Amino acid sequence: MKIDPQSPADLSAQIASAIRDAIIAGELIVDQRLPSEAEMAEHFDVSRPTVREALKRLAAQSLIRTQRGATGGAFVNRIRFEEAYSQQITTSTLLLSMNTVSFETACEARYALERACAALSAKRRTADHLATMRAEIHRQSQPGLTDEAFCASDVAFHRALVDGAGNPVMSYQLAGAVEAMQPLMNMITFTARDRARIVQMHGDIADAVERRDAAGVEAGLTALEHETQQLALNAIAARDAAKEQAAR
Amino acid sequence: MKIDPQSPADLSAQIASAIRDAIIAGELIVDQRLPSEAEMAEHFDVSRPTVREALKRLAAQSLIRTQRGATGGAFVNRIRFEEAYSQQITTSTLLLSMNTVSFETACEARYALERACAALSAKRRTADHLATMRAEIHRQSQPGLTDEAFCASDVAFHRALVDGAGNPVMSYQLAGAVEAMQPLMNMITFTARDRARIVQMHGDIADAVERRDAAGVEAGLTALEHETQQLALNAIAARDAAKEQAAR
DNA sequence: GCGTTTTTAATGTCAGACATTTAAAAACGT
DNA sequence: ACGTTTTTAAATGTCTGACATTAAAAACGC
Repeated sequence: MKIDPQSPADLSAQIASAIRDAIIAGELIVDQRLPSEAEMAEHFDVSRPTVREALKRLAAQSLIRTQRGATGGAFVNRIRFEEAYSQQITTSTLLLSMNTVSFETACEARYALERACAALSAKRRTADHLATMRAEIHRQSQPGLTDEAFCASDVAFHRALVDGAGNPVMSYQLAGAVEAMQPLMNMITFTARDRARIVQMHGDIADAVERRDAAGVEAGLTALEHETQQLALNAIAARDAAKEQAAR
Repeated sequence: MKIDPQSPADLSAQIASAIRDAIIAGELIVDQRLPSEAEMAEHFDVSRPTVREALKRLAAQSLIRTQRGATGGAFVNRIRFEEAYSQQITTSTLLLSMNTVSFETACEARYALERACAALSAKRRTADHLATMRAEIHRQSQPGLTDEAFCASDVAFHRALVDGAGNPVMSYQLAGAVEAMQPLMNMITFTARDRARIVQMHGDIADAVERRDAAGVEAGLTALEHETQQLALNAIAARDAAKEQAAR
């Protein structure tokens, strides 16, 4: 592992890259201890703070973990799905909020991917998944629920559907798509009638999942996608109207 | 923004979290300049190196970028899809290689998600996407191609298919699923007959995409999934047989 | 008014020190 | 000899202060 002191790039970034590449290439295996900061500083011919900055970069990506004490140091981290989830959600959320991705595009992607889980979820869902879906539907029909709580329950419902597929890789991929939409969904004001329609659709989907009817789940998701797109259009129209009113 | 000096967590991690939360909450908007390192050090009552470690963590996630010089500093970064791609690929690759996810599970997820793009891609693909797919098919049929090059071309083919859907969010989500599989695919040795079959299937998919036949694309992907699963089973069997041979 | 030079404010890097944590080694008492 | 306590050592975490480098703005000269 070598770095180029003449490169315009930060030394800490170069060191981080070198270590990252070694981990990805499998030269450093899980739970293996990296050399101490002092040793690395000597190896790369930089100071300890520079090495530390590099290590912090890797820690931010959950590639390593550090431990203090006599037998401490930096260790290659076995990245878990849960850690990866939260990173993916952070990134996806920012992508959606910063990149002027239209609600329409995000919504289309979300439901298309979710439909990809439909067949597997219909086949493999356990009683637990179904119970979670029913419980969230029940929560959504409670009056007096805030819009945020309604959206959160919506996310929980969809996660149960996705998890029902019994494929952790799909759950990981979908977590970003579903949860990142939440801030966008929160801009929508749900009337009582909107909620009733959504609860009805969720019920239809749960029914289809219960009788292991893949086509029914897909159809239900498609209907829900149209409903969501329509609500978003109304919300945007209402917002624009309010803006115009304010401009007078 | 406050931190707790008594907390067992690293100060730099706490500071990074505080800034990250502010960015996600929209309190800091894109291209806004953060206070200088010295100012932040004073604000949080820590030293400059500690602040720097926090900033490096955020830089590793592409949440901020730094600029040197008189008008320099740390700025909230508009995260681009390309940066997010590479991060997602890194994370996905490590997840697959470290978490004892079976080839079967990863492959199932990949093709399920890819089928989610089929209908959209059949509808929206441009001549460019189709040309890329044809070009990659042609490359794959060249004799003397290494297995790595064959896999790389395979990835390029599938990316063209996914990009054909014209939905950047889906392209982003799928990049991880497709590219992260490459190291796993590279463990397979493709015989000439295997390659011929795959090229044939790619041709079928491209044909379906050309005539905008969504069901045809889905069927082609399903066939390809079965073929891939079968090849992997053979590869694993061959490996295990070799192991047993060596054990004697 | 334009090109050049100087200033300045910021990040990037270094050196050395001390604080804190943790586990292992050593010392100790029974 | 064994179990407990104390000491020690090695590592990360943090601080201070300094200097190097960069790039834009200000000052200057023509």
